[in-house]
Amino acid sequence: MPRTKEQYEAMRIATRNRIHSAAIKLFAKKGFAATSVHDIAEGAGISIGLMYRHYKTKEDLFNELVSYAATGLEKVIERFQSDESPIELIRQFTLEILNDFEKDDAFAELLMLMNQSSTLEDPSPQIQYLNEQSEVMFNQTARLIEKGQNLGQFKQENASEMAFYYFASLQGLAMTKITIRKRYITPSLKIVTAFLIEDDQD
Amino acid sequence: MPRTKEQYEAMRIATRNRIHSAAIKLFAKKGFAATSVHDIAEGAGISIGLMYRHYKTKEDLFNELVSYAATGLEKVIERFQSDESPIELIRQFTLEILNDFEKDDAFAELLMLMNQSSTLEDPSPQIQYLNEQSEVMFNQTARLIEKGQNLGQFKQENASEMAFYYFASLQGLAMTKITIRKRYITPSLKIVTAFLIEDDQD
DNA sequence: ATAATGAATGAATATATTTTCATTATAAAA
DNA sequence: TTTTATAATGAAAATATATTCATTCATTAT
Repeated sequence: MPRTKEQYEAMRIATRNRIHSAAIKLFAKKGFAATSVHDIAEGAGISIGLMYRHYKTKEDLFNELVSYAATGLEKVIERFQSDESPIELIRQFTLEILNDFEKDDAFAELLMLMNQSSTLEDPSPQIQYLNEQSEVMFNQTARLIEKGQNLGQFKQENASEMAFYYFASLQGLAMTKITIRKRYITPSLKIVTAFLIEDDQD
Repeated sequence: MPRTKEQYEAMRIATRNRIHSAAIKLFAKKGFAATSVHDIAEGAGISIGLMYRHYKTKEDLFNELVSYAATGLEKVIERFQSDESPIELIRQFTLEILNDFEKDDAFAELLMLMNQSSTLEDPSPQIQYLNEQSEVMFNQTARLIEKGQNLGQFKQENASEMAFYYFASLQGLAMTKITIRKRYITPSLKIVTAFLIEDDQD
């Protein structure tokens, strides 16, 4: 008898994860077109053939990563629906992102992937879904800001502009982190939320 | 006799400009690898062959655009060396950028090109120069912020963090503008400079 | 040892993209 | 109307990249 089902399953999962990590890193940094399957296989430390045993095409692999990113967005959306204090939600969330940026590239890569997605022509259903979720998250955030404004926690600027600027600036940090790497500096929470929160706010 | 030198020159300049505009738009949006010379020729409304009459390779074309972007950076660096009031320099500059974003895609495309450049392996001399200029501009800006802080115009946070966040957030706005296009919202000057400038500052 | 099972390989093939270049088109002057 | 200089074309050749698949490898139980 050969290996057990579980052993094979574990092997498959292990290589899938290696492909996953290598691919997200490369796609985030270089984009879909500039990343060759050769690069991915090399990054994952496997052969090209094995990659094709796991994913029918390079695009399929990309789409799986997009779905994974969408799951991340769903979590954020859920979080922002909580009844907690808006200012605390935003502070906590922003802090986590800044820490993620400090720690490693994973989260920044995810954000970049989201953008890469928007640039492809005839988007797959996965990409379309991701884009819809981005929209939902944006609206959610604008509403959360309004709620905070009503509680006197946030500045009285246009909530949509603020929500838009919030995500754009985080995207910018992610992009900068991925592209210039070593010269990246994590800005303080205070700087990143200054447009939203008064200086004297506890 | 055929056309005059001047006439031929004008023709060449005209098509060069068409190639230039089409290419910057496509490179900014899709990246170098995802943009085919076919796309560029189509965008410029010319044949592929003609494109190759003007640029030896696709990479040469890209490098020319990079040099063009570097010239833009040089102008900014020069401006930030002025003796004018730091707060006014930053306000004026930021306002211009926000207006550029409103007006058309040209400036956002330039910023995106700068990022695309950082992602290519073995960068051309043009790209290396652009990256050096980015570094110079960043340092310049950090010093300008320090100067403003000494004048009591800016908040007392870490100047490098602020300069870094400033460019990252503008990059983020540019990227968002290019990728999601129609859903783009221009944030107010107040929002974009809130991390830098006290609310009550005249 | 060896048979069985599925992972893993990488050279061969298919496909896409870039680059070349022989040819054609255009406008002005003779 | 013919000549001339150069712009402009696009199909063919060169190159790069994605995908397939016949073959090998590794592990385990008998």
